[in-house]
Amino acid sequence: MAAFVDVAVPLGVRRTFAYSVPPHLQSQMAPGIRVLVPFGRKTLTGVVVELLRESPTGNFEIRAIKDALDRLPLIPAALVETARWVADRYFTPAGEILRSMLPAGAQVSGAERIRVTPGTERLLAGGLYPGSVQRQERLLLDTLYRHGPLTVRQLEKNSGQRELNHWIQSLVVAGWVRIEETAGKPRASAKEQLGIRALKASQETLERLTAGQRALYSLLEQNGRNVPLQSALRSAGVTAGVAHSLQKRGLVEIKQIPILRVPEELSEVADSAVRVLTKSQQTVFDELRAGLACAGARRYLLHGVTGSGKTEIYLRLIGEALKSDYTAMLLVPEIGLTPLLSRIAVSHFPDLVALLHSAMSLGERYDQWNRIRSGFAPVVVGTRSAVFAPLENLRLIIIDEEQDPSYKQDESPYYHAREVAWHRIQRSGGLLLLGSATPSVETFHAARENGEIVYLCLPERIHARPLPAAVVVDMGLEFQRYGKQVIISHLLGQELGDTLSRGQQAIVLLNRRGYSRTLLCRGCGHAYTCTECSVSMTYHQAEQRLICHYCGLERDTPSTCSSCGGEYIYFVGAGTEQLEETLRAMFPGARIARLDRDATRKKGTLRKTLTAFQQGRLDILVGTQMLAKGHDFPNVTLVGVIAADAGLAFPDFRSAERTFQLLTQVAGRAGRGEAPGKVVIQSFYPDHYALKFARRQDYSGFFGHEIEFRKLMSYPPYTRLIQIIVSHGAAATACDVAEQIGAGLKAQALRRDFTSQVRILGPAPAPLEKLRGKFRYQILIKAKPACDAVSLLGAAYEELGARRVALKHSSVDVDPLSLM
DNA sequence: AGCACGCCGACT
DNA sequence: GTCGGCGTGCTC
Repeated sequence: MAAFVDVAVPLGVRRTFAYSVPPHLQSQMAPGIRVLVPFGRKTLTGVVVELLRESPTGNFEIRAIKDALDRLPLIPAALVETARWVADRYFTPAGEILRSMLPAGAQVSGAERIRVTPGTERLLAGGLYPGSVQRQERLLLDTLYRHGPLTVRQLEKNSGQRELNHWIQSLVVAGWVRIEETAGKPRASAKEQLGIRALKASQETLERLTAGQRALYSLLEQNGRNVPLQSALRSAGVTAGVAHSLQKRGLVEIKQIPILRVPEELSEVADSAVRVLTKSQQTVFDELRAGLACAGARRYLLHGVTGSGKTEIYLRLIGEALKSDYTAMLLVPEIGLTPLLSRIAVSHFPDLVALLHSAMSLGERYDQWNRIRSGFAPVVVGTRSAVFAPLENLRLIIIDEEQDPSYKQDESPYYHAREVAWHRIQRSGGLLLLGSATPSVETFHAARENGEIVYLCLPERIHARPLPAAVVVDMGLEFQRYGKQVIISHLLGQELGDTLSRGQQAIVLLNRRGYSRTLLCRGCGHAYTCTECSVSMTYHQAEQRLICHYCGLERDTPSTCSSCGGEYIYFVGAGTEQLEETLRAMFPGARIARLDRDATRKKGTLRKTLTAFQQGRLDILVGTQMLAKGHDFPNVTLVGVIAADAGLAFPDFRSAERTFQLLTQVAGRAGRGEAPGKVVIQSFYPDHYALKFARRQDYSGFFGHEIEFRKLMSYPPYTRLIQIIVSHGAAATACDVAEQIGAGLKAQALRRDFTSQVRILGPAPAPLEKLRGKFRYQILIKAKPACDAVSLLGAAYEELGARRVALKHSSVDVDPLSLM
């Protein structure tokens, strides 16, 4: 029994709100129940996060919840707790986290509709108006009379008026109109349709059936289960009449069945054959199985190169969890397509897997979510936000490619799925398994140097296939030797030719979209930067225009320099479009396709291209990092990397790590089949350690070097970062607000005697000084890992808010992945 | 996030 | 004179 509750509303407010509970709803209140609450002049769906015994005190008048939408908590209590933890840890609104825990579209927004009272309606029908109404009010009454009950918004649209609340209010007070509550309709809901199922029948009844009836019946009998009537009729090639006559004879049953909108991937069958584990796989698996059976929570890192057989271990471990009636979760990176691993998992545990991908439709996600919540799907496979899936009895979370940046949400609500997963496992007990060929520096550090994570390793590729041999081509020398700016080095050209003549395939990676990075005037050196962002605009051949990759702004390509009028404007820095063009010119007979965000904009193109390449209908695949991920092309024996140092130019402490990971990943695409692979890496800085170690696929060498850099520069994992960006259309305002926040933080750190724990850097212009027309200033908090810098931030923000500092222009990213 | 309140420019 | 631009504050 709770007379008061704390409710999180789905807004960008880092605060919960207290409400009173009418007596008839009190017994029902529990964390995780959705409630309809009055909020300002609107009605919102909130989630109860806490039961309160007494009325909270404060400078506000408490209001009562309007209704409870659930009898039992829609969000399990443990997840509500997780939401609060995430909100706290990431300085982010709890309501937004709770919203991402619900299937999109399950949110009900209570709608208020305005209707004229019956008495008024009679007057209006007689062409009369109630006395003393003003012109504005007449207009509203007319509109309502003509259209029937309308929401405020509809009324605005239909009457062509704005700011109606005042007038509505006065009409209500005078009693001419009434406001009625409607619960509103959730945007997604369960779908039902007619299903048909075969019943038992004797042999002689069957013999007397017509051909059509027999076709339908045997189809249904083979299936055995309820199938959608329409699809059964279609595949049997009969009409509904046939089904009805079968029903009359008692041979089939037709009834309403809930239809699951099944994501296409769930019905695909991938190769899910159980393989015998190698010796090292077995050792690893045994240890993990033992860990799963232990009480308490454990974290493991499974470090294994591509093709070392991590998948087998994942599947068996999920099987183990299921055997003991536990539920399990497998997280995969967010890439354009459902990764192979999801499809394998789905095929391996038919009917037990729910899929939660970002690309699924609203309805599909709603149905998958309900399968999880109701306990029908004990295995969840999905991307980042699937970490919030309402599994109960959870004992196992596997995160594949744990270093992948898509596990961190980089807009509000900020969170890292890896951290959320660990929090969930710590609460429920069980095992968090992080898998990777190139673990993130943080994870590897926690495993090798801290002992917080148990380190497991799968050293060799299955069938002991050798790793591809890699060479780095110094493009500086190449330039000296051949004189002109070349995209494809002599060596890579030769290797490509050889590969093609052997009938094998090649991948050429260039992590830069478009035709050329920018245009430059030869006369005056004028570069074409975006007017809204502080970056250069990329030239795209297809559109023949300059496009900003950050804000999307386009402009015509100048024929003469807009600064000096010079006629010699040239392309700087080749992109994938130009690379493709060059390759086509070099190898006229070769079948070449390009894979990047521009080429795959049309739905289905990505899959089509990948399939064509897989089936050997293409010789060379050109593209961005998109093609580095998760695909198995057995006939690829050559991987070329153009401008391997492109990523190193970013002013970001993780750029070496990113480059190393990308190179290692894409190099792993070569030689996955019988024939050995080769990798050619082109760079102007062949001596950079990220390239040197990637060439040898030497992870620990890279880590040893990188961790020293992080230590020296006080970057993660030695320091926790909090990045505050203040952005505003006026540079002075942005700077001013940033100064105030910086000062507030420093004052707070002094007051709390935190000065030995945290360093507050800035404000300074952010690396991306201007973005989408807004100037950006950055404040960076560097804190010792054990220090609670978020609470410092909270206290500072509270004080700054009280002093009317415009905090809404700032955004806070706790543990940012990049400092751009 | 909406949505109201409040303070400065271009119009009947 | 007013209509209306968006800058700022509030929602239990």
